[in-house]
Amino acid sequence: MSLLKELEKDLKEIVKKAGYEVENLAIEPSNRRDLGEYQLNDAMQLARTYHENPREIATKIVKELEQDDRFENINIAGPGFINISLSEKYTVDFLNKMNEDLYNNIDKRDKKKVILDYGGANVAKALHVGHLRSANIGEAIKRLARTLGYEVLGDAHLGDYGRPLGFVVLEIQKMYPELPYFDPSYTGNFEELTLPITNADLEKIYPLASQKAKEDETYLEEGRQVTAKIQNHERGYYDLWKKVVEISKEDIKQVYDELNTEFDLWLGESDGAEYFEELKNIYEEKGLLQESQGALIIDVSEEKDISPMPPLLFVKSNGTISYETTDLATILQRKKDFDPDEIWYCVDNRQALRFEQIFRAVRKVQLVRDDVVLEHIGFGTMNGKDGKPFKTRDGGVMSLKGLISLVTDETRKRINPETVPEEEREEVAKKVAIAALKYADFLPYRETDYVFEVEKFADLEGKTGPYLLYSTIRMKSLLNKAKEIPAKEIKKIQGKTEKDIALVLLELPNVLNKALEVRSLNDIAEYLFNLTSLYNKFYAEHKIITEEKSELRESWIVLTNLVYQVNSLLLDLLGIDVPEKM
RNA sequence: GCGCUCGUAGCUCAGUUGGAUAGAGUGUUUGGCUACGAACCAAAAGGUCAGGGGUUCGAAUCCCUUCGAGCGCACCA
Repeated sequence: MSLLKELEKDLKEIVKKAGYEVENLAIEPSNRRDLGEYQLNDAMQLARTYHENPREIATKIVKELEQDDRFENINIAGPGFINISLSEKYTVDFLNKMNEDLYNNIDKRDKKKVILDYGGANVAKALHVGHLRSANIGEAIKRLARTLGYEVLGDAHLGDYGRPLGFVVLEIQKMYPELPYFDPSYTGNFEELTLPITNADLEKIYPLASQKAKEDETYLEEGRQVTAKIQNHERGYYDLWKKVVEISKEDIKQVYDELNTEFDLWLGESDGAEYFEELKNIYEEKGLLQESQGALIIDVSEEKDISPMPPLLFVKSNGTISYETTDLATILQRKKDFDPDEIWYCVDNRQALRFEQIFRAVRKVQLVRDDVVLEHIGFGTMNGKDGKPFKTRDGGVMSLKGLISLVTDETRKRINPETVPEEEREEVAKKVAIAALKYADFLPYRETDYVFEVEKFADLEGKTGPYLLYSTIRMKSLLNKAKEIPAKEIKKIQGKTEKDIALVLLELPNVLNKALEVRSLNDIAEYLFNLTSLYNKFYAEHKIITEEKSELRESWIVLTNLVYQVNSLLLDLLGIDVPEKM
C-alpha cells in the first residue's frame, strides 16, 4: 500500500475518533499554500449530515490531529477548512522509503483480464494523423493498467475486411491480370509467390480503386463479387487478399514501432468474421433478426430511450455483413479464445452510438456474461483551425509518417553535436520528435476535440515532450557525475522547493489511480511537467555536486535520483523513450 | 428536427464527484551562462470562466434558459 493511502486511512481513523464517519477521505494539496500544505474539507460536508456547526466539527478533528506528530501547523480557516502540513521527519522518512522501492508506493488493483482494442489501422491505407490518438492513448492505458496490476492484451484489430479490400484486389487484377492468383489452372503454392507490389503501391491503389467504384457501376459490381470471393475463401482471391494484408501489416507495424506502440495481438476484423455463422445462429434462435428493407436488423431500442435508437444493421441488403456485425463476431471470438473480464475500445468519440448499439446487442443474447464490462473509451477529434476534422491545405489527410518526419526535421536541428555522436543523431532526433508528438497529444483531456496544428507538435520548448526528455537526461547526467559521492538517503529537507517536490512525489499513487479511473493521460502528462519544472527550479537554485555540506549534498543527490526514477517510470508509461543524450 | 459534446487569458489547453485569491504553456516586455547540459531558470503584464436566471455557507463546476460551435442519427468501415 502506498504511503499516501496509509495516510488517508489514518486520517479517516482520526476523524472517527473525533466522532464522525467519512466515506472517502482524500487528502488534497491546498490551493492556499500560505495556510498549509494540505486541506481537509470534510468538516463542511459532515456539518450537513450531522447537523452541527462546521467550525465546531473542525475544532474537534483538529484536537485529534494535534495528537499525531506527523502533522504540524494545523489550523482552521473560513467556514471550516482544516489546513495541515507534514512534519519534516515524516517527509524525509517517506522520501527514503519511496527511494528504496518505488513500485511499492503504487497501489495495485485486483487482477483482471482486459482486452484493449486500439490503433484503428486499415489494411492498404496509410495511417494518418487521426490514428495518432488511438495509438497513443490505447498504448498508455495498456501500460498504466498493467502497472496497476491488470492483465491487458492489446489488439490491433486491423481493418482488413469488407469492400475496400475487394476493390484493392480487383484493381490488382486489372493491373496484373497475368498473376497466378487469377489463373484457375494454377496449382502451385500461393504463399511462395512474391508480389510485384509494395506497400507504397497499395496506398495508391486504394484511393484509385475507390474512386473508380464511385464513378463506374460495372466496376462497383465487379468489386462486390471479388469481395464475396474473398469472404468465401475462394482460392486465388483469398490468397491474394492474404498477401495484401501481409504487405500492409509490415508497414503498419513499422509506424507503430516508431510510436512505441506494441500490440500483443494482430488480429483483424476478418478473424472475427469467421464466427459469423455461429453468431447468426445465436441471434436467429432467439428470434431477434428482423427483415427490413431487404436487410437483416436487430432492434436495440429500449423504453427508456429519450431519442430514437436506430436498429443494428446485421446483414446489409446486398448480403454482406456490416461493421457492427464483425464487431459482435469479434466479441464472440474473444470470449472463446481469451475469456476476458473486460473489453475496452479506444476509438474516436464519433462512434459512440455504434458502440451503444453493439453493447446492447451483446446483452440481448448474453454473448458474454453480464458481468463482463464492455467499454468504449472514446476520444476527441483532431480538428483543423476551422473547427472541422483536420485536412491538409490541398484537402487531403496528413499521413502519420509525414507528420513524424516533419517534426523530426525540427528536432534534428537542435541535437547537441558535442554530446551525440553523428551516427546516433538521426535516431535521437526521431525519439525526440516522437516525444514531442506523443506528449502534445496527451495534454488535452481525452474527450476534448482539439485543434491540430503542426506548430504545436513541432514546439520544443516549454510544456513539451523535449522539455521532459532534456530535463530527465540532465538528471541522469548529474547522477553519473555524482557516482563517486556516497549518497544513500535523504537526511534533510530544508528549502521550500525541496518540500514542494516531496509533496508532489507523495501524490504519485493518486495520480495514477485517477488516470486509470477516468482513462485519460492528461493528469499524468501534467504531473510530469509539474514535477520536472519544480525539479528544474531546484536545480537552478543549488549547485548540487559541489555543495559543501555533505548532509545537503547527499540529500540532494538522492532526491535527484528519486525524481529521475519517477520521470523514467511515467515517461515509459506514456510510451515515450528517453535517449541517452540529446 | 432529435440526441451527444463543448464555449475559460491574444493563441493552444488544464481545472467540471461544488471549496478559499481561476492555472499552465506559448506569445509580448525584462533579467540570468567563466555554471552539475540555457531545449533551462526568474519576473511583469494579460480574465464579465459565452450571456441571463436559479439552487447554498460556497458555483467555471449542479439545474433552467438564450446565443454560438462541433459531432452523431441502419447498407463506408
